[in-house]
Amino acid sequence: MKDTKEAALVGVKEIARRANVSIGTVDRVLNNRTGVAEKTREKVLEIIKDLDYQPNIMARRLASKRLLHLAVLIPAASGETGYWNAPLNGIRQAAAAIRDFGVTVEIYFFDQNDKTTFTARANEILKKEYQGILLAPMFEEESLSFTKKCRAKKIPFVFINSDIETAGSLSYIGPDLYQSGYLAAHLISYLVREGQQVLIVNISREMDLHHHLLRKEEGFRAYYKAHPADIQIRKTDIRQTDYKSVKSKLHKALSKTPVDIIFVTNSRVATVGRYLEEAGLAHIKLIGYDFLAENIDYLKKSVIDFLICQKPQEQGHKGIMALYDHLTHAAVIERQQYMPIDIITRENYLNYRN
Amino acid sequence: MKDTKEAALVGVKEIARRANVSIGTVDRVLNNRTGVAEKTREKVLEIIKDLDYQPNIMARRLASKRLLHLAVLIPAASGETGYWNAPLNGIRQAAAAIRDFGVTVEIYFFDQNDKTTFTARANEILKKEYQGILLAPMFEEESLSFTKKCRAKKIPFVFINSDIETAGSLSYIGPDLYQSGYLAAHLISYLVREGQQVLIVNISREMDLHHHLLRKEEGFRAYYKAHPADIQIRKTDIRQTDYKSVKSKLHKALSKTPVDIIFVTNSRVATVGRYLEEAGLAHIKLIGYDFLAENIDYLKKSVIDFLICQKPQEQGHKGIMALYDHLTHAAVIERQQYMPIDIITRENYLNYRN
DNA sequence: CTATGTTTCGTGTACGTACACAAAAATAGT
DNA sequence: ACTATTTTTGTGTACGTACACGAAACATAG
Repeated sequence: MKDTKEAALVGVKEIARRANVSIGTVDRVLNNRTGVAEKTREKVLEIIKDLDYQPNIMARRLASKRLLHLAVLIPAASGETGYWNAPLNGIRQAAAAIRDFGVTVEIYFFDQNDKTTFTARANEILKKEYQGILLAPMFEEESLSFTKKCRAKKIPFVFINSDIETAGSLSYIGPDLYQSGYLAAHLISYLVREGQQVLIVNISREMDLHHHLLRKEEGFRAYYKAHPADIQIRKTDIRQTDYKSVKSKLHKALSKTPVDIIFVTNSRVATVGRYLEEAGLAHIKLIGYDFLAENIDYLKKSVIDFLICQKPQEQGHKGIMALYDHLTHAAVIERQQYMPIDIITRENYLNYRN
Repeated sequence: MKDTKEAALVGVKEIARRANVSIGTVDRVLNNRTGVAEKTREKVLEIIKDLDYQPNIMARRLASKRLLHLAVLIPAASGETGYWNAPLNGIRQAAAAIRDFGVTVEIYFFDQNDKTTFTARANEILKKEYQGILLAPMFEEESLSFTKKCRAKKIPFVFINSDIETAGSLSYIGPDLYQSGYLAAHLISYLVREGQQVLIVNISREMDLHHHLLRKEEGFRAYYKAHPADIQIRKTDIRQTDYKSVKSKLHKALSKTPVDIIFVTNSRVATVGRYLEEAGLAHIKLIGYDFLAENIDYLKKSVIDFLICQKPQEQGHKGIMALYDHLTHAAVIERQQYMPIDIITRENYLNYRN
């Protein structure tokens, strides 16, 4: 019982020989260039099909000096959160993988807290002639303005991390926010006992990022609508991301009524973890987002119970590859590519890969 | 703020020019062939380092007619469980990806329930001249005998799915059994209440596969040794894998004393799920292994609560790639590559990828 | 100093495809 | 029938590397 797959290792030469034409003609047929008699074209095409000919990508790239230039527009990894390092790594990795195929990838960083930098970088990109763009459309209005210009110039673009469905992107690659909130609720349903208190915590400065979090909250609440339970759900919004602000806000929220479980809707969960630890409240169950070093610390210490993570690195990787496949093989790309929703605990984080 | 990485697009020609030698000499240095004066070699090497020269894989493969033949020895996907389809897919995928790089992959299937077929296929492989072998060493004795011959012939081999540490494999790529059992115990600790009953179920026919399951059980018990809890843990071994046998065995086990949670140590969890459903015992929590269609069915129906999965497809993929990287780039391969331990629920299975 | 061997180096061709240019064939115009 | 023009086809060179072969440089012995 063996599984052989003899790939016919023939090239244009063999095709030319069988068709009694020169390789030049075969080449014209293959790349459907003009200047081939209809009869000849048909004969060649038939032989190509007969032989199940697959052009040699190596030789093709070697001989073709056509280059593909891609641009990337993402937030710079800030000191406050290193989240964007992960997608960046994925992007770099993909870029390295297709470098030999004649693809260049240039990365532009904007400041997550400053919309004007987004627009500035976007304009720089438009000035140069890129054939494809990968971007994180954090700011809705600015992103729409930018992508509109891209569409006018017929430059395909791919969204990562967050989506704007109406923008006409080639694809969206990123988390399924609603579903991940739903999952969080399910996990919590296992942690919680009757009559206990759940606190949802949104920590975010920029208003635009906020709807990102709200979407998760929606999913979260939808779960309990579908599975009614005898628990109390409260929530608190924290608009200052520094530790002191978070601390005082949390203190206030927790002193009002006791809380048994906290659900942090983004990667800032470590900040909450720090507070719980310092306040001697580590018995409060904690669940949040993203495989960041600081979060893993608290996971190890059993302050955080679960982390939900959606392969940020792979998002970057897939984003670049989607553009590449589209632009070179004219491949059909799925409009929405949701990443897996990974559950990380202190038992499996060691084996986790972004 | 831009991130440019101008990969010097220079080749041997440029190196030759700068070093005042011919490309032939550069070639000799690059492939450290003999016949180049020490002084010249040093000069060329320095320029190579200076330019951070990266050979063009395309051109290299095109010019080199050297082929790489790999063999794969894995169980055939049986009717009883389609598990091995997943690794097979990964293997095929990897094979397709490196086909253009001059790699052929031939797959040999053996019968999981018949050791002699393993040996027979293994001997076929040894007759041909493969440069690398990927195998699932299901049967310890037979595998050791086979790999000993491989070592004698200096053929590197990689294990997937299960490991034999003493065999001298290039790498092991597969699950961390102990740790996944440990994780299962942790998950169950969230599901269980004080004083409840947990039942461990091992379903397996072949004795050799059994230690596979025992390893998970070890991890499971280790968790409760580290985190003592007021629960009862019992276990039952089922040596007949058909539904009727499982059913009667389970019936007996459950009638003795009530059970609140069942942990099935392999992918046969659907069989248990079917029984629980039919017996009207769906309230019993159920946790088991592997992303198989039949398991997902019961996950959807809330009969199964969690599935643990270790990316079987990726195991196959990485296995082939490990051999490839080792044999072509002389890359250093990690001896043990544990796969992520993924937790699958009805909220995230849709986005899961093996 | 020649003859011979050995080490070191340069040149040419090949891999399979792309593309520019030239050659040939077919068609049109007078 | 003979250009002029267009369509169709063939040939050559290039891409960056591998490798075989032979030339040049150097060393050794007689």
